[in-house]
Amino acid sequence: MARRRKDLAPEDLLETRKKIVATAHRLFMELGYRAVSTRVIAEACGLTQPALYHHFADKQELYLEVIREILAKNGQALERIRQREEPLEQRLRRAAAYLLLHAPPNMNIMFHDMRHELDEASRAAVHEWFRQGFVGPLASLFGEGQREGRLRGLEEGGADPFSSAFLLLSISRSMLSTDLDKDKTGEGLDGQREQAALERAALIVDILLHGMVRRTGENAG
Amino acid sequence: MARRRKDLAPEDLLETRKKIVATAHRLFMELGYRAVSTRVIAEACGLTQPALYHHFADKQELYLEVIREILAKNGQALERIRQREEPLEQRLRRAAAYLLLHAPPNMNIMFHDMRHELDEASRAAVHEWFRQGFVGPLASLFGEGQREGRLRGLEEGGADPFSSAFLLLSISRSMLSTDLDKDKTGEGLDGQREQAALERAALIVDILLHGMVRRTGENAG
DNA sequence: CCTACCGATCGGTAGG
DNA sequence: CCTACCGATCGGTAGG
Repeated sequence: MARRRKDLAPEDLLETRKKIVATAHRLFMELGYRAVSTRVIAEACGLTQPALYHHFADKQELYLEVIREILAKNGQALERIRQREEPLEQRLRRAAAYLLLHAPPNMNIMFHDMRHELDEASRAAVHEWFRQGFVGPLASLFGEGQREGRLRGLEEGGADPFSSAFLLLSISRSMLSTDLDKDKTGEGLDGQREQAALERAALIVDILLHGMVRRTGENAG
Repeated sequence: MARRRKDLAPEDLLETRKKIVATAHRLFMELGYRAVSTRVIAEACGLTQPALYHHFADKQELYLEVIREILAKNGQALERIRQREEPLEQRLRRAAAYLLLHAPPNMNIMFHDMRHELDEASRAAVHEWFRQGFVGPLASLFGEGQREGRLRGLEEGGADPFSSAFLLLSISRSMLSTDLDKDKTGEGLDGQREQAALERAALIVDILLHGMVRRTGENAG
C-alpha cells in the first residue's frame, strides 16, 4: 500500500532535495539571488515555502549548494579536456566550446551575488572553488603552452596563466549569442548547437592565439 | 533674506535633481537595480523617499536617466579618441585605457537589469544608446582597420567590427583589477592609476591584435 | 511536510 | 519638499 506522507523514505527526501537544487539552479542563474524568492522556488517544486527550511538552513545555504555543484561539474569537465592527448590548440578549442555550451551564461551575476549577498566565509569558499576547480584546468593549459615555448611568457609581453584563463572565459562569454541559447531545446537541434559552438570556439581560439592583425606572407593561414 | 523652502528657485530644483542622479549612479552601478531602494537613494541625498517622486515618475525612470548619462558620456569620449590623428593601434590603446578607467565596471549587471527590470520600450531605448553611442565608435575603429587591410576581415577568419568592439570591451573588463579601482581616490594617485591603465591597455591591445602565440623570427616583438 | 504567522522592507500615493 | 500611510512581498519561525 502507498506510503503515508508522514513517514517518507530517505530516498524521497533526497529526491525532493535534488529537485529543489535543480530548480534553484535554473532560477538563480537566470535571475540572480535577490530576484528569486524562496516562495517561487518552493512553488516550482510543488512545495510550500517553509518546507525548504527542512532541507536547507536558509536561502544562502541553498544558493551555495547550487554554486558548488556548478563549479565542480564544470571544473571536472575542463580537467578531462586538459588531460586529452591532443595538441594544445585543439584542447583549447574543446574548452572554449564547453564554456559556450555549459558555463553559466551570466557568470558576472554570480560574482556580483557572491560579493554582495554572501557572508565572508561563504565568499572565501566560493572563491576557492572557482579558482581551483574551475579556472585551474584552463590555467594549466596555458601554463603548459608557455613552458613548451608555444605561448608568449610574461617576459615576452604575454599574460600569466590565470589571466590567460580569465581571458578565454571572458571572450567565450562575450561571444555567446542567441543561436547557442539553451532555451532552444528542440530534440534534433542539440547537434546543431554543438556544431555551432565548435565553430565559434575555433574562431575564439584563433583570435586569442594569433590575434586580429592580418597576416602577410608565410604566416597567413 | 533667505528663501523660504516653499518657493525654491529653478536652479535649486536642478541642483537637487543632479544630486539624485549622481547618487543613484553610484549606487545602481555598485549594487544593481533591485538592491538599491528608493529610500537609500533619498537619504543619501538628504531627502525623504517620497521627495524623489517630485523629480522622477518612478524608480525605473531614474534608472534610465542614469544609464543614458553613462552611455552618452562614454560614447562621446570614445568618439573623440576615434577621431584623433594617430595610428590605429595607438587609438585602440587609448580606448582600452579609457574603458579600464571610466566604463561601468560591472556592465553585465547593467545588462541583467535591463533584461529583467525594464519594460520593453525602455529596453529598446537603452539597447539603441548602447549600440550607437557606446559601441559605435569602437566598431568604427575596427571597421577602419579592416578596410585598410590592417585587420583580418570576415573572409580571413576575423570578426565583424561590432563583435570586435564587444571583444575589446569584454577583455578590458576582465582585465580590471584592484589596482585600477576607483575607490583608491588619493589625490596624487590619479596619475598612477592612469599610468597603470595605459600599461594594461597596451597589453590588452597587443594580445588582441597579435595573439598569445610566441613569435619566432622577424615578427618577434 | 503543512498552516499560520512574524517583523522588516519594498515602491508608490494622498494631501498638504 | 514633508508626514503619514497603503498593499505587497520578503526571509524566516512556531508548532504540529
